[in-house]
Amino acid sequence: MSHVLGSRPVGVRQAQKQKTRQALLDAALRLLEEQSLSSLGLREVTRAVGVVPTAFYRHFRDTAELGVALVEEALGSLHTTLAAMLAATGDGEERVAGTVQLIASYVRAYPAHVRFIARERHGGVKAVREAIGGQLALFAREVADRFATEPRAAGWREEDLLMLARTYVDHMVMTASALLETDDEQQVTSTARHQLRLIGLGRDHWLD
Amino acid sequence: MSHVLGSRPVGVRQAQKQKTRQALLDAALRLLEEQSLSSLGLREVTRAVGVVPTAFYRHFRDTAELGVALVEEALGSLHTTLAAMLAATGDGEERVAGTVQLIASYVRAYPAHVRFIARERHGGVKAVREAIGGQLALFAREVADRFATEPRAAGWREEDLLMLARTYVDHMVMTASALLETDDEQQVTSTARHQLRLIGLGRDHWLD
DNA sequence: TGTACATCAGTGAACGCGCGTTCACTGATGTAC
DNA sequence: TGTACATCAGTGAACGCGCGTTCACTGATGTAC
Repeated sequence: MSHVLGSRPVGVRQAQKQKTRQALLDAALRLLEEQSLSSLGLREVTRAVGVVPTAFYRHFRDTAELGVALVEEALGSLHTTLAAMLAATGDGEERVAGTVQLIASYVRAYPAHVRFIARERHGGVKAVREAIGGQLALFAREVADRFATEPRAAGWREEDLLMLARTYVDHMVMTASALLETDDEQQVTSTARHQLRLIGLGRDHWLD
Repeated sequence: MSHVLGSRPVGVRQAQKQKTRQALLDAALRLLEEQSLSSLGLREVTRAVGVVPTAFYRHFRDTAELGVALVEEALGSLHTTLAAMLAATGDGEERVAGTVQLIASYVRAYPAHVRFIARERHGGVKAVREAIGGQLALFAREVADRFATEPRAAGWREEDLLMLARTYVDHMVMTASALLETDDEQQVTSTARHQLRLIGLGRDHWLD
């Protein structure tokens, strides 16, 4: 009998299973850089990992279920970054620049995750689209709640704060995927900064 | 010998070929409502049309080439709508509402085209991503050029006008795909109107 | 601690199926005279 | 206008291949006593 303090793997067997599962997720994410989830084959993934095709079923019912797990992995790792980004969000020039830099470094750190989210947000697999949409709605809620605590939000209607938050979240996703596709990072970050400034100005005069 | 005034089909044979080609495009567009281009099969498409698989090669090298043709079809039909939308773009409440209504009616008129563009904009087929990106960049240019002729643009830098135009184009695409996915059209159009108002306010104070 | 049994992650063979692509073809349409 | 030949959109058979899924299995890990 083993007593491990860590919560997840309660034994050697479970630990090994987790490891294989993670290897499947990693391999899938890599393969998805050049194709969509709806054309990802179960055999491709297991081949890349080096296990037999049927081993796949010990972890996921099908590739759609694996996709949903990838959404959680990708947007879970974003929650921590989001907190930092929120602390920096504002419309002072240097805060705007800081926000865009945070987005850029997130894209550099997790390019495959970002690509996956951008690609499957409107992709061909319904369960995955819904998982992403749900997560992004949660992000917007978080941002709106944060805004509500700030003095600048005085006089704002609840639903307008949520609209504003959605605008920021959408802008973040758009900028992230633009960074992935461009070979001119300066141009994209510059546009992103100007767009944030535009939104910030609108925000300042919302109650006029 | 036949003398037809219309420019495209110069004979019965060419006309029939065009008809088959269009049938392939239509069938593909329908099939792509439930999957991505990278998983669309050539046999699926020909089966839906009722021709033999090899007939496909008379029109397209592969499904990626068909995808590029679909981009032209989808965004070609948008150019006319865009002109109307530009005439209505502004930040007066009723102009904003008019713009959003134009987007909504475009989505109702061509839902499959809109879905295709949203899905493949970041999809798994490079040639198609590039075709869509190129078309959207062209739209942004058109919008920027139009803005440049308006008195409101006085004092704006060329590149800031392009940034503004890009913001409007991105917002249009985002709203269109949100309309496709929601079952609460009122909520989406309301958010879109508020976002346009936000952008309009930022625009008004850009030079402050 | 040692033993006997249960669990279950990963194996390996087998299946039927639809895929993309090749090739030689057919017959209606187009062209030359 | 009529005839003889060329073109070429769509046909139909055939191919090798990788797919998802089934099933009975093995052997290391876990559990009970």
